[in-house]
This record gives sequence, structure tokens and C-alpha cells, in this order.
Amino acid sequence: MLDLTTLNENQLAAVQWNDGPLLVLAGPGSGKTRVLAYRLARLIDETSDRHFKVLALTFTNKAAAEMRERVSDLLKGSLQRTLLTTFHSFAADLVRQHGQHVGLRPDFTMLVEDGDRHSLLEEAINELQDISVRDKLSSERLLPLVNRLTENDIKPETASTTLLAGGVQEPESLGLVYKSYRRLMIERNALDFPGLMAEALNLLETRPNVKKQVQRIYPYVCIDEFQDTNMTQYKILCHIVNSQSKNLFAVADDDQIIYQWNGASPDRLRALEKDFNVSTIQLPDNYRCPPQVVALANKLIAHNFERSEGKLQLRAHRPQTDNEVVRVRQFDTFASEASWVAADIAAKSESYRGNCAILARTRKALEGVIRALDAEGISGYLGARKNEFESAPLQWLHSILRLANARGSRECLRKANKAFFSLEGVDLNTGDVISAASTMGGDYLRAWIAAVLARDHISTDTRRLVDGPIRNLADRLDFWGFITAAFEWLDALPNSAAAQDGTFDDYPDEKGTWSNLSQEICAQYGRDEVTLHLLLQELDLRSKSALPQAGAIPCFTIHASKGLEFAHVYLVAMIEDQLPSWSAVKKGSSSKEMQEERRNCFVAITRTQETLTMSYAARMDGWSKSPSRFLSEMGAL
DNA sequence: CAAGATGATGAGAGT
DNA sequence: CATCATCTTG
Repeated sequence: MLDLTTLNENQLAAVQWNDGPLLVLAGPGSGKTRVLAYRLARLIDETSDRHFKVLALTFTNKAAAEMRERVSDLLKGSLQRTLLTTFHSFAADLVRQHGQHVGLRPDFTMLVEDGDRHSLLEEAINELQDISVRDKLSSERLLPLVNRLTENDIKPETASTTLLAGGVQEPESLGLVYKSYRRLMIERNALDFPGLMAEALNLLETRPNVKKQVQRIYPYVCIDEFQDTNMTQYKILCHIVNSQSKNLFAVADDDQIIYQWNGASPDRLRALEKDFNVSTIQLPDNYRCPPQVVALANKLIAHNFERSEGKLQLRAHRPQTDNEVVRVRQFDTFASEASWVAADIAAKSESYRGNCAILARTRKALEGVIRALDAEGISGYLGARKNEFESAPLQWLHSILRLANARGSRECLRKANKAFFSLEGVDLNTGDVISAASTMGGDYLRAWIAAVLARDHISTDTRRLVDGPIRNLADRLDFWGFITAAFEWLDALPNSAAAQDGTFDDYPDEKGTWSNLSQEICAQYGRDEVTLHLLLQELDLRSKSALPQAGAIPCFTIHASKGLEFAHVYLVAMIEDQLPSWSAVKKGSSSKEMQEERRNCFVAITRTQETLTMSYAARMDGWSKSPSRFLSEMGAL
């Protein structure tokens, strides 16, 4: 039996919710993830004679991993009857199983890199008959529009009408380009991220059996961070939730919507009320922040007028302390501000430094702080996103696998050749390999193997790898065998080969990332169930960033800090034009952009567990700046 | 061809 | 306001 005695009254009510739609409006630090985990575990625990599964969707792999971890702990290690995963991974699974109905094979590839999407979009533009219009359109400017249309579930057939109504220039041509782009993805058996969601929705809309099957397997659907769903994702939810039982359990906070520019919207919460007629349980009890910080947060967010009706104030539960919990500091220049923060952190104990973070609205401000930390002899860490492996060894490994999955991919072949040149010093001409492939049924991988073996100056190790494991990859799709052999080969390379300097600098890091990710994927699906295309797709749905190095002070943009907490928070560059951003200021004090900036500030300060330090400077980059309006709004000035 | 003027576009970032 | 890409000019 599950121990529910540690839950408060509201948490317990949410956990014990059985059938019908429920919205859990959960403030920061209110234990929402815990509630979700307990509810999932309880549903399983109490129905041990049944066979259905519970489905919980998240937006990030990190959140999904945490969910699995927690539920697994509660269920003594078994996740048998659960599917706890990301929205995108769920959609990919659906498309793998049923994609043939919309013209996709299970081995579809993901268009992860913008470059690939741009070239596809260029092709779509070039299909236009009207050359004068064609010249005016650039994929650079059109890709964001394509994203928006796809995320808002605008069907290719009706796009022109929608664009016309939206007052966009050249609605007719843009609609055609969009239509071509969506068609080209299917033709190439490839999907970008929005396209993946759109085709999953397409399946649910057009194949009643698919919808029925999903509903039968998953009679209970949970969604974390519901406020971040875009229109297409919302419609997917509407389809997978049975329309009779309406077992949708949504956890959300409308005060933490900071992804409006990515399709999230307060409208979504209102749609939930309209379409599902949800009951609401609020979790206003805050167990994270000191009472002083809770007071600031409440005062600040009260200035937003588009909030859920009846939204309760946060209630502080941490004890009041006499320490200086909130500090506000003013400086002449941003440089002196950054230096002070760095010096302040430098003077603190090891344990303090190990549990603090620096937050800012922009990366640029954080780069300034990192320079200041450097001057104090401390290293700062600013995460960078990374969609693809970048070192030559991993690029090569990944490209060969992708080539095995898509034998006619020019792009994969090109990358494999480029990386192989850095590793082996052997320069294979992509065009030549492709010509040679025409006698091998257009199989670029086999042609590549032949091209390598035809060379004279190949080491015996390399020859053995290509003639053995890579041939087995090409013939029998033995990708595990290839991966093992490839790493052995790569491990030995730096000592022997003609590799240029620096080629292996990032190899250990990226090898570590690779093994973490592939272990994660195997754990989720079971190693024997992992096929080559599943491995590649799931890799594409995960970030390749390395873990931050220990000892470095973590620096986060506010967006990146969402969901995290730190004992000591430094929020820097609290000036007009930064927080709130310049463009929100331009839009006016009652714009939705300004309200989103206010939510940004709300998210930032509610990361605090013990102390919060806010700072601002009169000058930045030589321009004079005034303190953020949010400082006075929260009563900190 | 480098330096300077001009003009459009833009931050934030998961999958 | 700030930055970058593009055009202009010495």
C-alpha cells in the first residue's frame, strides 16, 4: 500500500481523484510532481487485477526521467503498466506504428537541424510557378511561419484562407509553399518536430481505430506543465482522452507561462474548462521559498490581469528566519554589478557555492557575469543547446548509422565522408560514391564500404572494421555490433592515426553522452525492442549537451531555470529593456508580452530556497537604464 | 578590400 | 535599443 500520510489536504484530494477531468493549478514549489507521481502510482497500485496502462506526458526528457524515477520508487521498481514519456516520443511511437496510413514508414527520419529544414523549404519555394513571388520569399523568413502554422494545426488545404484572414502578404503563395513543405516531408519519409506532432494528430483524426486503440490501452491520461501545450498538442490530448470518461488529469500553472512565443497560451486553460468542463484543485502551498520571497512573488504577480479566475495567493510554509533573506543592490555599471556578484560568491563557503545559481533574462548578461567570475578565479557554466553530436568521431558514428537507416541520404554520406577525413585522413568524394552506388541499387553505404576498401593507405584496423562490422551493418542491420566495434576502433585511433590536432578533444565527453542516451533509450524500451530506426529517432528527440562540470557556478536564463531550485539565487540585470525585455516595453505596459515578462520575473524569484539577491545597474553598455518596474511592483525598492 | 554608413530584424529554447 | 547583414565609398 502507498503511504499517503505525507500529503497535505489539497495534494491528497488531487492524488485520490479518480474519474473525470481535473485541473491541478499548482504554484511553484507546491509539490506538483509529487502529486502526479502519487496519483499515477495509486492508479496502478489499486488496480492490480487490471491490464490497462496509465499515460503521463511531459515536455522535456528531464521531466519524463524524473517522473519515471519517482513512480518507480513508489511502485518498488516496476513501471510495467505505465507509459511516462515526452509528448514527442509518444507521437513518434504512434507514427512508427500507424504512419503507413499517412504515407510514412516506421524508419522515418527526424529533421533536427534547421539547415535540413531550410533546404526542404527552399525546394517548396521553388515549386512556385510565379518567379517574381518566388524571389521575394526566403526560407529564412518563412520557417517561423511554417512552425506557427503547423503548431496551430492549420491544415495545408486551408492555410491560404487563414493567412489571408491574418492579413499576411502573398497568402496564396505562402499557403502553397506550406502545402508543398508538408507534402515533401512525407515524400522524403522525414518529419521535423512540429510535423511529427501534426502527423500524429492527423492519424488520430483520420483513423478511428488508432484512436480507439490508444483510448483502450490508456484510459487515464495525465499531462504535466499543461499550460505549455500548443494547439496541435492540445488537439492530440482531446483525441486520446476518451470523450465519455474524460479522464484527463492536467497539472498547470498559468503564472508560469513563459513560452508564448512557442505556441503556449492562456487560452489553453480556458479551452480546458470549455471542452472538458474540468474541476479544479489548487495547490497554493509553497514549501520551497522563504516567506519574504513568497510575499514578493504574490505582490508581483497580482499586477497581471489575465490570470485564472479565483487563483489563490501562494501560502508560505517555510519558517521565517532572521537572516537577511532578500538583498537588493544597485550599481553604476553592469560591469561593477557583475564583479560584485562574483566577489560575493567567491567569499562564500564551499557549500554555499555548491548550491547557488545566477539567473538573468538574457544569455548576454550571463556571459558578462561569467567573465567576472573568471576574474575571481571561479568558473561559471552556461549551458548551450546541442541538437547534434559535433566531434568528428561521434559525427562519423552517427552518420554511418543514419546512412544504414536511409541508404540514399546524400547528406548523411557527405557528413560521414567529412568526419572520416578528419579521423583517417582519407578524402572520399561524395559525388564519386554516389555514382558508384548506382550499380548497387542506390545503396550509398555499400558504395562507401567499397570506396574505402579500394584505397591503398588504409590501416589494417580500419580495413578490419569496414570489412567486418560495417559490412554486417549494411547486410544484416547489426547496429549494436557495429557500435561496439566502432568505439573500440575510435578508442585506439588517437594513438596511431593521422588524425589532426583537436579531432579527439570532445570525444570523451560526447562518448559519455552517447552512452548515457543509449542506456536511457534501452531502459525505456527494453534493449531487445530497440531497432535501428527507433534508436535514431529517440536520439534525435534528445539533447546532446554534456553534463555541467562539477564545481562551476551554474548560470541560467530564466527560461532554462524553470522547474529548478537553488538555495541561493542571484538575479542580475534587473533593468528596463532586460527584464522586462525591450520589445515588451515597446508593446506597452498592459500587453500580453509585458505580462509574460512579469511571469518570467515570478518564475525567477520562486527558484529560491534560502536567499535571493537582486541587482541592477544605472548603465549597461554605456546606455543609462532605469531599474526594472518589477522591483517596485514587488515592493523591493 | 577594409572601413563605414544604412537598414531591417530582433530575445527567450524543448522536442 | 542592439546587432547583423548588406550596400557604399575611399
